[in-house]
Amino acid sequence: MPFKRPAISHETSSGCSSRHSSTSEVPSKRPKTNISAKIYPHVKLYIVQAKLDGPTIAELFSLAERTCAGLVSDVEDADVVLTSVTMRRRFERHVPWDVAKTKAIVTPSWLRDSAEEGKPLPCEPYVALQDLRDETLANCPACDKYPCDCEDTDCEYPAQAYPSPPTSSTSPTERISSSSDTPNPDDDTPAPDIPAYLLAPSPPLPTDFMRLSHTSRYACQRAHPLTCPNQKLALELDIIKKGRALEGEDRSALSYSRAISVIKSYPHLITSRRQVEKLPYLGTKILGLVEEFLDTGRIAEARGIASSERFEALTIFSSVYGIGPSTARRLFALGLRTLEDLEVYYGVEKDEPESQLVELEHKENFGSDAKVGLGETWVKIALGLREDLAIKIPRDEVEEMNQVVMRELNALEPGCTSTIVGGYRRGKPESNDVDIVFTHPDTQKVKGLCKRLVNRLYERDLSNFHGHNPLRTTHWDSLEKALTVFILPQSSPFYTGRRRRLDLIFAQPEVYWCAVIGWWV
DNA sequence: AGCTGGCAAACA
DNA sequence: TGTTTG
DNA sequence: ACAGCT
Repeated sequence: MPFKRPAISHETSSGCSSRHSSTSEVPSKRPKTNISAKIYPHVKLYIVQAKLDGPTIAELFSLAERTCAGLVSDVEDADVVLTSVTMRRRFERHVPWDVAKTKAIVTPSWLRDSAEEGKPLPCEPYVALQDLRDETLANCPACDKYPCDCEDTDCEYPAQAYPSPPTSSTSPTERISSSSDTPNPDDDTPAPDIPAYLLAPSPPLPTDFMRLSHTSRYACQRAHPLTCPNQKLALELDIIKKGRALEGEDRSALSYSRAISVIKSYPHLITSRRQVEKLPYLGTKILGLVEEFLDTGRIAEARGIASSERFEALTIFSSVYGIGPSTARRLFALGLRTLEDLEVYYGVEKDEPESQLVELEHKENFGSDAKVGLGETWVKIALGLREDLAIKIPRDEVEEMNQVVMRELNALEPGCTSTIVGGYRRGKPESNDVDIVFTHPDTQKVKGLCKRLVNRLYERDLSNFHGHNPLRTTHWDSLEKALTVFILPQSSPFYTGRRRRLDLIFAQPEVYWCAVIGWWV
C-alpha cells in the first residue's frame, strides 16, 4: 500500500540540537522560498457576494488575482471562502453546510491583510463563522494544518509518532542496547567520517502543505494521517478490496484501492454524499457504497464477504508466506478450510518443532516426503514461522533490531549509516516487519556488503532462515536487498525469542535518500 | 464502447 | 509460464 | 467488476 505521509515538521525549538552542522553543507538544494510572486499560489478562492458592495467586490477580485491561484465560480472547487456573512442560517443560503465544512471560511480582511503584509496569514483572527472555527483553522492554507490545530496549547506530540533519525554505526560500543533509546540529540557527537548529506537534516525539512491536497489525482500529493476521520468506512471498503483481490479480480481491487486511498486523505468526517462525489476515483458504484455506509453504518456487501467461510479461509491461507490468492483458492477448492488442514496437507510434523530449520538443506531435493503430493518445502517452513510472524513488533524493538544489526555491520565495515523505513517510518506504533536501508559513503564498499552482513548475522545466530540463503537476495540497479528472518540475541533486553521478518536494503550513497523515501510497503 | 490499470525478480 | 513477493 | 480517458 504505497501511501505515505510526509513527516510533520517540528517547530525549530523542539529539542533538536542545532549542533549538527549538517544542513548548511547539504549539497542538494533545499526548497528555499517559493519563487512565486503570489502569496497563495495554490489557493482557489470563492467570494460570497452577499453583504458586499460593488467596489468592495471589485477590490477583492483584483486582490484575488494578485495573490491567489484564482477565483472559482463553483464554491465546491474553492479552498478558501471569503464572506462578510456571520450568521450560519444566512450563510447556508449561499454555501451548503457540508461543503463549507471542507473550506476555510474567512472575512475579506484576511485577503487584504495578507496582501498588505505580503505573506500568508493564519486564519484564526479572521474566522467568519464561529460555528466553523475548527474547520476553518484546519483548512487554513497559511498554516501547517497540524500545528494550527492546537494553537492554544503547546504542541506536544507523542515522540513515538515521529520517525527516528538514522543511526550511524559510529557509536558502536557505548550503546549497549539500552532500553528506551529515543533519539538523543545532545550526547551523540556527529560522526566525523559520515558526510552530512547522508545524515538526516536537523531540523527536518518543513513540509509544504500548500502543495498537498486531498483532491489530487496523485496519491503522493494526498497526505493522510495514520488513522483518518473516516476510518470505519475505509476499513469496510478494504474488506471488499481484499475480497476482490483474493478472488483474482484485480481490476476491481485496484479501483477499491484508489478509492480507499482518496477517502483516507479526506480530512473531514463524511456526513453526506455530496461532500465526496467530486473526488477522483469515486464513481457510481463506490459512491453508492459510501452512501449506504452513511445511512446504515455498514456495507452489506462487505459484511457478507467478511462473514463468508470462503473469505475467512482464503485470508488465513494467504497469510502464509508463499501462498497467494491463486494457491489459496486452489486449496479451498480441494476442500481445505483451516490452518490445521494446511498442516496436514503439507505434512508438518508437530512433534519435532525445531528440526525443520536445521535439516532443511538436506531435504531439499526430496520433494516427495509430504503426505499429499506437493513437496512444498517452503510452505512447510512458512507454516512453522506463521505464528511468530503474525505477532506485531513494537517500535522499541524495531529500534533495537536496528541497533543490533548496525553493531554487526559496523564491525564489518565502519562508517555505515542506516534509516529504518516501512511502517515504522510512517509512524505505525507496531510493525509487521522491519525494513532498514543502509549505505556507506564509499560506493565501492557498498558492493557485496549485503551478502557479507547476511553471512555474519547467520554466523552469529541472529538470522537463521533457510540455511545460508535468506528468503531471497537480489540486486537491481544500485540497490541490493536481502529478505531475512531475524532473532534478537538473548543478551538483548528486548529478547523474546520470536522470529521477525527483517528486510535489509543496501543503497549506493548517491541514491540513499531515494531508497529511503521510495521504500513503501 | 472499448481499452487500461506498476513492476521486476525469484522460484517451480 | 504462472505465482508470489516487496 | 471499478473508474478514467478517448
